[in-house]
Parts: sequence; structure tokens; C-alpha cells
Amino acid sequence: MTQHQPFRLTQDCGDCPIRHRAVCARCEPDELARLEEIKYYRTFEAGQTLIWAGDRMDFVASVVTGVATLTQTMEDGRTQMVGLLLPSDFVGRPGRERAPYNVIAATDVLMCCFRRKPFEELMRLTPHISQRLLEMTLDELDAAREWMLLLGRKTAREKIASLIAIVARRDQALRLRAPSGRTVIDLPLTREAMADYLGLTLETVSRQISALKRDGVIELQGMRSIVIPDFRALQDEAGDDADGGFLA
Amino acid sequence: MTQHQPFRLTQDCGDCPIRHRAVCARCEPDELARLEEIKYYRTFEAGQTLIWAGDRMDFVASVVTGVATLTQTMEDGRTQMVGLLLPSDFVGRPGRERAPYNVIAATDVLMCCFRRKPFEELMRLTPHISQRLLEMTLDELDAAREWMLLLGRKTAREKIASLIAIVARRDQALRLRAPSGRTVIDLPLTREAMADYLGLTLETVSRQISALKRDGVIELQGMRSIVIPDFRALQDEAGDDADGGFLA
DNA sequence: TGCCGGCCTTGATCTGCGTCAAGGCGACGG
DNA sequence: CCGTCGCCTTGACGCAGATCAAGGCCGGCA
Repeated sequence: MTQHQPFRLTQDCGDCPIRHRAVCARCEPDELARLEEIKYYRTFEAGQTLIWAGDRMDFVASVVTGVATLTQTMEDGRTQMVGLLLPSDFVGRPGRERAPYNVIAATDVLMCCFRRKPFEELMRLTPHISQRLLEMTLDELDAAREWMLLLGRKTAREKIASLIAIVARRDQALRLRAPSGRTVIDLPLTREAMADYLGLTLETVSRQISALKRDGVIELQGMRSIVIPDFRALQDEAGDDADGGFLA
Repeated sequence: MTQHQPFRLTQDCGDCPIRHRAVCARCEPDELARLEEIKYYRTFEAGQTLIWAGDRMDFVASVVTGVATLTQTMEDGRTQMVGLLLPSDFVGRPGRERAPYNVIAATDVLMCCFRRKPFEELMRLTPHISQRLLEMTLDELDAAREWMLLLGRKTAREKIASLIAIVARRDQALRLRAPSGRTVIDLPLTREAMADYLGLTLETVSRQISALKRDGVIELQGMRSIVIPDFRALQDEAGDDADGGFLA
């Protein structure tokens, strides 16, 4: 809907907002033109549910700005976050009618959407799009498995440290800074959302953040901004071996 | 290496052992012939580590018979299973040199392998192979996310029930039986392996299995065989809503 | 300016699961 | 036939994190 403006996105997106890593990294001009035709923008407010699990999804999309979460819920209300969507992440899947998870905006979100049917058509015509999508999906799968180790085997303190480290790495990957030295990240999640990410309660999250602050591993600026004086120290707390992730 | 023998595999594999769902579902005869050239079989014994995390992987493969697991380990020995490979499952990824996880044979395993480089080449030439692989990877991602809900939010009892239900569903999908009524499944995992799957200890696994048996939800035949008198009851214990999974 | 609502922190207590420890069962080899 | 070894079960106890409860901070709004 919105006309496309010249904002920067991520390194490999260049100036055109649809050049996000999801789809266009290797597109030819005519392919980009075709994508252009089926693309539109949507904005969502913080807290809004973009998509309910089970709903029809007639588009695929990628996040331009903001943060959204994928969550699953049990009948009794227990909920678990199963994906964290940061700028340049892709959501939705070609070939599937219905959304398997709730997608919820954690902050105000701008999405770049493509109508699903024509997108699928385009995929058939341009194999490198599905190859790119395969690579991305494999990366997501790796991230999900890293996360499974976190959920199954890490202590509360390690979980918090891991979450901060993961977001910091992603953040830095986007800005192409090295993940060392003093770092400031923006963590736009409520304590409850973090708890849902980590399989904890919000009280435990709060306590462990306080503990990490007390121990000098992190510092807080306001409510949502975290300073990491020493990234190595944080990684040690996270219990990750070596570089601890495949997100670069 | 081995010459290809006429054993049955799974429904969609037909009689040719390389027609597993991973690669060949839509292959033309000439494509099959090319696959045939780069394919070989390997067997592994129960307990053997097929691949160490970080090792070079010069093949991709799919499981013909037996069960294998993907596991991650922390330096201090805590381990978490992140994938369960049953017959027809695919392992390895085109485009990545090194294996991200340990792959361990839970039972004796027969794998159908393809040399990686020529396989990648073949993928470039036949787009439907990468499309098929994308579908499979998306399914795996869904399964991983289901599993994250299990790890993060379910109780020990629910975890055990879920594991049994998942394996039963997979088992039945392969044999195309309906998942209702009295069912017998073979669960070829030690208590310790189950614990690593579920983020528990082996003692807790043992206790919860005993409890489910005491409560009539399951019955045991020998050590590794489980009878499910009422699948609905099991699903209720697992805390899954409705059909509780995307594995059909 | 003061009230209200959302979000966060902290304390007290409870409990599910982990930890430690002892022993049982079945397979296999001598 | 018995000893050994791998795997499983069961019990006693402790603790990390959940639960319940009270109150603090801050921004929006009348």
C-alpha cells in the first residue's frame, strides 16, 4: 500500500526496502519488478496480534522494522514463544494455507508483505528464491535447536544471559559491528515475553536480571536498554561453548 | 557400496530403496539414474556415533531402517536431543561443510547416503528437489517448535505422554493406520535417551512411565514396547489440543 | 497536581523435579 | 549354573524455580 521510501534496512538490502535478505539477495531486475507488483506494506501496533494460529494466511512477509514474536498456547493458557522475528526475518510459508502460530507485535512493526499465491508462482519460476528460502529455513531450524538446548538444559541465569547474548549478536550482525567490548542493546520485550521465550515465570526473569546486574554482568539503562560491559563475560554466563551460535 | 536390494521401506518409497520421501517423490527416470550413481549404503551399530558435531560431512543421507538421534552437548556434559531420526527422515544439509550436531545411532541403522557435492549439483539442475527439501525442512521446523512448547511448558508427565504420542503418530503415519484404538509401538530409546529428549533426568522418566502404567494410560511389553489402550486418553495426558501435531 | 493502570521488583513459602543411593531384572559369557 | 554388566526402578532428601502476595516506579490523563 505505502509507497516505497528510501530507508536503510540491513546491509544486504541496499536502499530498496524489498531487497530484504529473505527474497531478493540474488534477484535480477525483472524479477524484482515482478516482486514489486505483488508487494505491499502493513503496519501493526505494539501488542497487536498480526495473525492468530489457525487463521488463513494469504501473504508471506518479512519484518522491516520492529519486533514480533511467534507463540504457541495450550488450552489452559500456558504459552511458549517459538520464534523471535527481528528486522529482515521472514514469516509465513509458501504452500501452507493456515498459520501454525500466533504472531504478535512486541513493538510497532512494519511488515513488507507479498500476496501468497503470486509469490508461490514466482517461486516456481525462479528457483533461486526457493533455494534462498531453504537456506533461511535451515538457519531457523538451527536457531530453534539451539533454543531447545536452552529450554531443556540451562538454568534460569544461563537462560537470561543467553537471551541477551542472542539478541546482541543479531543486533550486531545487522550493524556489522564486532561482538566485543562495551555494547548497548535494545531489548523490546516485557518481562512476561522474556519469560515466555525462556520457559520461566516473569518473577524469575526479574530476579535473574537483578542478579546479573548486581554481579556486574549487565547494566540497565531505563527499562528496556541493556549495557553489556564485557561480551565474553556474558557468553560465559550463557554457558555457550566458543562462539555459541550460528547466527552470524 | 552395497547393491540395491528390493526391501520395502515406507509407503511413498515404493520398492526402490532410494525412493524415500526426501528426494525422489517427483523424480523422473533419468534423475533417478543420476541419483543412483552417487548413492551408497552404510550401516551403523546401536550406540555408534555416526557424526561428531564439527566434523566435515561429505554426504547427505536418509534413514532407511533404525533410529538415530541428533544431540547437542554443553562442555560440562549436559546434553539435549534436538532431533529424532526415524525411517525416511533426512539428515545433513546441502551447502554446509560441517555437521552442527552429534548424530548417534539409537538402534542399528541403515542409511542411504549421497555424496554431497554431486548432490548439490543435482539440486541445482532439478529445482523440485530443493523445493521438496524446503517442504521437509519446514515440517522439521514445525516439529522443533512443537518440541519447544514441550520443553518450556509441559510437566514431566505431559512430556512422557507427548513423546509416546509423537512416536506413535509417526509410526502410524508410516503404516497408514488410523491413530485410534489399541496400539502397540516400539520405542527404541533408553531411559537416558528419553530424558535427553525431554529435558529430564532418567530417574524422572522412569518414575513417570511407572505412574502412567499404574494409571492405565499405557502398558509395557518387555522393556521397549508400549501398548496404548486408548490413544485419546494418551493425548489428553500430553496436553495437546486437538490433533496436537503437524506430523501426519 | 494527583490518580490510575501497566509493568517491574522483592519477599515468603511451596513443590516438582533433580540428586544421591540402594537394589532388581534380564542377557550374556564362562 | 552363577557372576557380571547394562539398564531400569524405587526411595529419601534437597533445591531451583513456581506461586502467592505486597508494594514501587513511571507515564498518561483528568
